[in-house]
Amino acid sequence: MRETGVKDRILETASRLFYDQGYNQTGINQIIDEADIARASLYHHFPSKTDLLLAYLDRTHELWFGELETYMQPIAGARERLLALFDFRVRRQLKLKYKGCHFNKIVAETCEDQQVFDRVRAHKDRFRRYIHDLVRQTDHRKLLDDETLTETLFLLLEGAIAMGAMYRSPDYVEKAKRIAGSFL
Amino acid sequence: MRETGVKDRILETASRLFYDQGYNQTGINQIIDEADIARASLYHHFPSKTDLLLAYLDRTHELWFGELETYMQPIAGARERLLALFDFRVRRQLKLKYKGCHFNKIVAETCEDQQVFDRVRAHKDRFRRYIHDLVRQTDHRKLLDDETLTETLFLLLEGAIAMGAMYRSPDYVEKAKRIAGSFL
DNA sequence: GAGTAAGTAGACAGACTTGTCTATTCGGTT
DNA sequence: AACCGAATAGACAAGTCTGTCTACTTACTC
Repeated sequence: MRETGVKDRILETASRLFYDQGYNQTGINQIIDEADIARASLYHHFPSKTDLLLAYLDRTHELWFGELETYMQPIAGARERLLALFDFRVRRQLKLKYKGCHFNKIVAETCEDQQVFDRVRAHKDRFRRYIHDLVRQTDHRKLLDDETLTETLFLLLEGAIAMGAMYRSPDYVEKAKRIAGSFL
Repeated sequence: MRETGVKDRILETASRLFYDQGYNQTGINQIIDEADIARASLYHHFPSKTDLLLAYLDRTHELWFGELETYMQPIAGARERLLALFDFRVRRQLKLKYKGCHFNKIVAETCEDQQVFDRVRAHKDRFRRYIHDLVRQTDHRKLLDDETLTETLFLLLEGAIAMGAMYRSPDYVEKAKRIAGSFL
C-alpha cells in the first residue's frame, strides 16, 4: 500500500469500505486506520465525509466504464456486445461478492443529497446511452423498437443486479441474459 | 397517535423513520421522541434495534401484500391484473415519495445478516409466485414460456422501481408496463 | 387487597462519531 | 538558507449511539 500516494490510498480505502460495509457504517477513524495515514491528511484532501463520498462516486464511475471498455474491447459485433454486458456484470458480481450496484447502495442510504443524485443519474444515463448505441447498430428481431429494446435491456439488468444482491447469486443476471437473447 | 397501543406506536414510528431516513440514520432516541413513549417501553417490546428491524420487515411484508390484495380485488382478468401490478407500484411510489423498495433499501445498508436475508427473500419469492400464478392463468402471446415471462415481468418491475428511486419519477414503472403489455 | 405486567421519567455507562487544533517533521523549490 | 506544502501524531470538543438501570405509577387480575 505504501507505494501509492496518500490521497489515492485514502480514496481506495474509503471506496472499499463504503461498498463493503456501507457509507454510514464506515467511520472516518476506520478509514484513517486502514489507509494508514494521519487524520489531518484525510481532512487536508477531503474537507468532509461528504466530499469523500462524492469523490468515491466519481472514482467508481470512472473505474466502471474503464473496466467496461477493457472487457468489451475484444468482443466483435453489436449483438455479441449487448450479450457480453450481462457477462461483464456477472464477472463483477463475482469479484464484488454480489453486493449490488455501488450507486444504488448509496442512493438507498443517503437522504436527498442533490450532488449525489446528479452523479448517480449521470452514471445510469451514460450506461443507458451505451446500450442504446449498441442497439442501434444491431439488426435485431424488431419485436420492439430501438428505444423500447434499450429500456428493456437496461431494466432487466438493473433488476437482475438488485436481485443478485438479495440472493447473493448470479442466477438472475444469467436469466436476464437469456431473456435478452430472445429479443435480439 | 395516543389511541393506539404502545408497541404499535413504536413499530409504526420506527417503520416510517427507517424507510424515510434509513435504518442506520435513525437512532433509538428519535424513535422514542417521535413515538412519545418511554425508553424502557421500547426495550421492553424490542430488546435490541435488530429486533425492531426484523419486526419492521415482517410488518412491511404483511402490509405490502395486504394492500396488494385490496388493490387487485376489483380487477378482473389475469392479463389486466398483471398490468395492474405496475399501476399498484406507481401508486405506491407516489405515496412513498419514490424512495424505492423497503427490502432493497435494508439489504443495501445492513451487512450480511441472515435473518434479514431470509425475510427479504421470502418477500421477493412470494411476489414472484404471485406473478407466476397470474401468468399461468393468461393465454399470453407465447413469445416467452410461462417461467420466462414471469421472470421478465419480475425483473422489469424490480429494475423500474430501483430507477424510480434514483430519478424520483414514475416514468420507469410506466415504461416497464408498456413493455410488459407487448408480451401479454 | 396483594400481585403482576406495562407503562413513565430520567440518569448513566461506554463507546463511537465528525471535525478542529497544536506541534512537529520531511522534502522540495526558490 | 528560507520558505512552503504535505505529511505525521495525537489531544480534544461536542455530540450521538445503543443499551442498562433505578425508582415510580397505573391498571388489571386473582
